[in-house]
Amino acid sequence: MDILTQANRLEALGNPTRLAIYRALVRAGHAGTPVGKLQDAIGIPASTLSHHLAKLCACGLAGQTREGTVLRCRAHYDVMEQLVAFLAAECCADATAAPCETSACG
Amino acid sequence: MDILTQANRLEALGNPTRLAIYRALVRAGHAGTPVGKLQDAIGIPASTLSHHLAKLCACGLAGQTREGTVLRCRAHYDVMEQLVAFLAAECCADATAAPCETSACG
DNA sequence: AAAATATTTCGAATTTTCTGGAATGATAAA
DNA sequence: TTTATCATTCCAGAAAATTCGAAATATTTT
Repeated sequence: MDILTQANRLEALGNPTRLAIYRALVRAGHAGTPVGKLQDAIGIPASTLSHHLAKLCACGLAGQTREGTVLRCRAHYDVMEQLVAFLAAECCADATAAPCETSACG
Repeated sequence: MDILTQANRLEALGNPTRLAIYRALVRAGHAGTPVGKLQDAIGIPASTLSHHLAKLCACGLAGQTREGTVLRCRAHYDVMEQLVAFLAAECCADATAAPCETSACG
């Protein structure tokens, strides 16, 4: 439940291109999708896509497994669910965690 | 439900300092908190804080109302709930919206 | 081992973000 | 109207993100 970890994930999804990539992974379901097909779908240069995928993987939101010459990418749903749970628990109206202790709550 | 709008909000929360600011706003509840108290709580220069608050307000996640010389800041819970709903609906395992239409789903 | 395919890493330019001191603007009190 | 307080805007430097062609790496096929 590290805040910096969650911030890193939010930042990863905050880039419109990466959000599009991540959504394509989600639509691909548990089977995932090869990098090449992602490239066709999103329409950006391979090197750019690779950088974005690296960021999504580094923050835990996605993973890759090699299948021959192809790299299959998958969304890590459990990590996204963690993130959503974090937002719901600590950033919404009825936030229960991290109760007010500072002078900022006056 | 504009994707760019949601990406903008995710980006806003993706900065650790801004996430801390936003969480302080949430902890302050519906009453909100003045900029000055936020500054005491977070411990950053006024101009830096002001920039971050401006970004949170610009993307809709927060708002400000003047009370005399004081500016009171509040989290916009409905906007955050929209964002969480977006993530749950389009970025999680059982995503129903935006069904697979592209070649990226093979 | 050479060729073909898939993808990453390198290198470098461009753009954007982040930061904070100084100046300015807004409001209230004396 | 002067003074004081609160907060933003201006300005500019430093750091980081974004982009993508070219070169390199990984794997399979012939």
